[in-house]
Amino acid sequence: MKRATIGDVAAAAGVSVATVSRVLNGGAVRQATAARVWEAVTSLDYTPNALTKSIFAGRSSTIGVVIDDLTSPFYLDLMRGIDEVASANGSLVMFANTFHDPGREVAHVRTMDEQRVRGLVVTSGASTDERTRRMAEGGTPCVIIARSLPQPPPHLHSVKLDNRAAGRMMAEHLVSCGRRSVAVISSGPRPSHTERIEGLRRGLGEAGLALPDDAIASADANSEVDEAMAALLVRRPDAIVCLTGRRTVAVHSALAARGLRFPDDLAFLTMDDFAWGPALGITVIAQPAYRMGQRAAELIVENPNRAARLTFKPELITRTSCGEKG
Amino acid sequence: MKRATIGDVAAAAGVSVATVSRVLNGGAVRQATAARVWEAVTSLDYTPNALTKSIFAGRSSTIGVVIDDLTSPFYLDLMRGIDEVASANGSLVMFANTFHDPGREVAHVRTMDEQRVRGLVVTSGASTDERTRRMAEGGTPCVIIARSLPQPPPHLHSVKLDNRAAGRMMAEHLVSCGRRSVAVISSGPRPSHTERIEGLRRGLGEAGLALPDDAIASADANSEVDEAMAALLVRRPDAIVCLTGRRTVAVHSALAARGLRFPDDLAFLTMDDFAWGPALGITVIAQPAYRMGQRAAELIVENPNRAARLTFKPELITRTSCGEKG
DNA sequence: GTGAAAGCGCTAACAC
DNA sequence: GTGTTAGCGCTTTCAC
Repeated sequence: MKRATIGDVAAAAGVSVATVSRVLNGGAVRQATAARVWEAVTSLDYTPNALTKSIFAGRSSTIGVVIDDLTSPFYLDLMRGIDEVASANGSLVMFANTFHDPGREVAHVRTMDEQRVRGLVVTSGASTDERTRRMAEGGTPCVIIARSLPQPPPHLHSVKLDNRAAGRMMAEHLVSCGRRSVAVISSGPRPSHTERIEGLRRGLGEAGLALPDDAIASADANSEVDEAMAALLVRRPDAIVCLTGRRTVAVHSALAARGLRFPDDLAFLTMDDFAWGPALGITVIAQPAYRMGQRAAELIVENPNRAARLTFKPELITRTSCGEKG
Repeated sequence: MKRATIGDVAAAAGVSVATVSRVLNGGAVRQATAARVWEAVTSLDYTPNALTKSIFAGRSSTIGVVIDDLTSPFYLDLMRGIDEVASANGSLVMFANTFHDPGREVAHVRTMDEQRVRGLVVTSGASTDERTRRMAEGGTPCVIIARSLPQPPPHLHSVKLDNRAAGRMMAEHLVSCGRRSVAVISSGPRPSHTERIEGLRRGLGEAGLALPDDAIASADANSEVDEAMAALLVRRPDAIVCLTGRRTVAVHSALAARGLRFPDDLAFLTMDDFAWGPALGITVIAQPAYRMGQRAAELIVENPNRAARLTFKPELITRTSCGEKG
């Protein structure tokens, strides 16, 4: 009933634990001896304890991921990218959701540190920066995702979207579709959203269009979207921009509930591509989330000395929701 | 640069390691001593090594999840349910995707075993059963998800949907919507699909309707859906049933590409609810995936002696894609 | 080639 | 209360 240890195997094979360790990890052992050891391994159903192994290495082989919320399409794809690289490197991924709760976030990052993860990917707020920075200095590669740090600490890698470019891209596309009055909905005051708005405003400005502050609403939760939408619609905009894929469904629903149709009543442009995008004809600005996840995991695996600052370009995926011309 | 150990803390505080361990884990220590220890902990930035701790416990506090593919809506919700319970219990979750590759699956389950996970949730094929069974016998609670085992091994918990009920529910709903010729698309020969088909066939049978074998097609990948659909459509069905949420988008697209509209040209009924369901008016048979994930994690946390066999009831979420009346 | 023995960072008796 | 000491399961010198 009890698990066999390396000592049990050694006893069964009539050798020392050192020898067993050698055949398991590829040291120089005579053919015949190795055979006896493998026999014992099999008959005892021995499974090495990775935890104990990690004591010597100083750290585990697991990659830690602390994410806002798996439900968001961006994070989901990011996760898949991380998983792919981890899997190819024999690493497992350990993850935890923060649900935007700073307390949870700090706790999870701490736990990851205690687990001596091989590296850490954090996508959440700024509350973890202190510890993350120390972890990085201590030799655990850490990569910050999707966040713009004013002055990024050395050692901390970062992977992000060029948010200003995304905003500008939105402006240019809407202008090219003949829209002149844009309303924006975001999900709380995140730095990435601020940058997207900056880009949007600049792009609009170049076309002689303004983006006044009251054309921007915010909804921290899906339940707040309807109210925010109502506030925006009194301005009679001809285009709605949703700054995050996390709110696409809710914004779409709020509009649909009012009987508004795309692109006739309103142009609709949102962030992050999603599976139903083509079917619904919704034009999006896509982030290469999967690629970003892969690169993040690669940074952990490769652990370069110099802090990497990776910025990815957004991509416009044109469909029909903005009244695109043929 | 090097990490502080419990010994470093002890030295800095002028106490023994045992005392440090006590203040960290809540033993009886004098107030003043504890204060000195905490001071040392802080100044040395000491973070206990969870790996080493787990050696004593015999296992880690992490819950392992080996899943087919995070992309599927069912598995995603399942995962969120698991995460919720794990998080509430101070556990982290470690996961790996198999992408339906038996080789990957075996390797991942093995790795989880080596990691001495507190418990394991497996959603994949049968290739892991041997090892999983041994793990369970060895005291690691294992729960099999969404799979019907002919004769489930003792010790292995299982959490599944009542697939026959789901099939019957589909039949009854379509019949009540006046449909008489049903075509079915599945994703490969999974036991759960077989059961759903059985239920569907029985339900249809009670209404005097048949479900011949050539009204059932299979698509192992999204890329095969279009061809499978073409084969089904020659029978001129008045209803299409999709047996898995993983194929909903592809099936919907294949139909839409042919200019077929719901519910006028065809009824459309699929498995697993999804965010865009309401917007698209697609009627679904939902699995309580989140709840199932919670229960699976609870089984691991509680680790009951008797193997649990949990079966969940599907739920019909009526919208408009089947031509529902009023 | 192989074994004995010293640790890895920590907990848990057991003394004082 | 606090320290000493013996492990937990494993890797890794260092002899032989």
